[in-house]
Amino acid sequence: MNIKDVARRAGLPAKTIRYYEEIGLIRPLRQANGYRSFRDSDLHKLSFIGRARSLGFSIEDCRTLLALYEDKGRASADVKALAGTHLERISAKIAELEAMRRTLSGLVDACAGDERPDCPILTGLGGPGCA
Amino acid sequence: MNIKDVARRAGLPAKTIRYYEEIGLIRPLRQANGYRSFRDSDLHKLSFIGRARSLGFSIEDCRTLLALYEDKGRASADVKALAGTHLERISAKIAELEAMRRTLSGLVDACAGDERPDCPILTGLGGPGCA
DNA sequence: GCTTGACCTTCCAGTCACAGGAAACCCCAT
DNA sequence: ATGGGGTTTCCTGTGACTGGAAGGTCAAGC
Repeated sequence: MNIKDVARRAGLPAKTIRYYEEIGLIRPLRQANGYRSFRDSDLHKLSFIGRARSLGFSIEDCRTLLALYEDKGRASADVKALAGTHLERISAKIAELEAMRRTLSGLVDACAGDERPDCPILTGLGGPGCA
Repeated sequence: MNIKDVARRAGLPAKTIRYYEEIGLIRPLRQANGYRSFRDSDLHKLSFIGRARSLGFSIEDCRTLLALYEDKGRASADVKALAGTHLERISAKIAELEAMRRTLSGLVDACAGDERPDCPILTGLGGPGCA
């Protein structure tokens, strides 16, 4: 399988797959002409990485998850701990964004949005005690 | 005012303030010895930028907001439009993170988290239709 | 056999908003 | 004179790619 095929099947850009090889997440074989040759196992790993990435796991998390995935003697507690930590990061980020949204939403609602210069948004940013 | 003073008062690292000068957000004066000399107006701008950044506005948004802030003939509609667009970006990001959290939370809940290798999290990432 | 076009390769630069650190200069107090 | 803090510039690194240039490879069509 050449890179474009595996890219299509894994749902990842070819550039990204080359990058994943560069950082050692996958190790595809090479054909005589220098082209990368992807096995089913490579495709499988790439799909795994793609799903983990879409859940927001970092590349280093993906590396660990892949290692656990391939370690048949792993303890599910290790996986759960990693995922749990990530879940907390996600929740913290959501809380942060929601705080932003509340503040900003209040400012936007207070702004007339017409041709006049008076603007509570700018006043809020300029004055103290905004965020 | 030297950089450390303005940094403390604006609540920003000195490094960040130098960076803001480098990209042209602020233009502090210089003393004879080459030290930056910050006026009250510089401090004011830096505080403004700090608040805007804490609401998630990009540096380029901040540049635009600063320009609007200083343009006494602005239309508040312009400010509101910019803030509204950003508000939508925030909401979209929150929705994305909440989708992640739902999926991941389901997987984590299904995982026993003991010393055995069976793990729905890895199965979910390995199989299809996860995220 | 030759061209065309789609594929593939490597390498380099850019993204965003800084942070870390090195080397050197400046100023004040002891 | 020395020490310690402040300041300056410059360079590199971050995460996870993305875009593009320059060039090699392959199969089809004429």
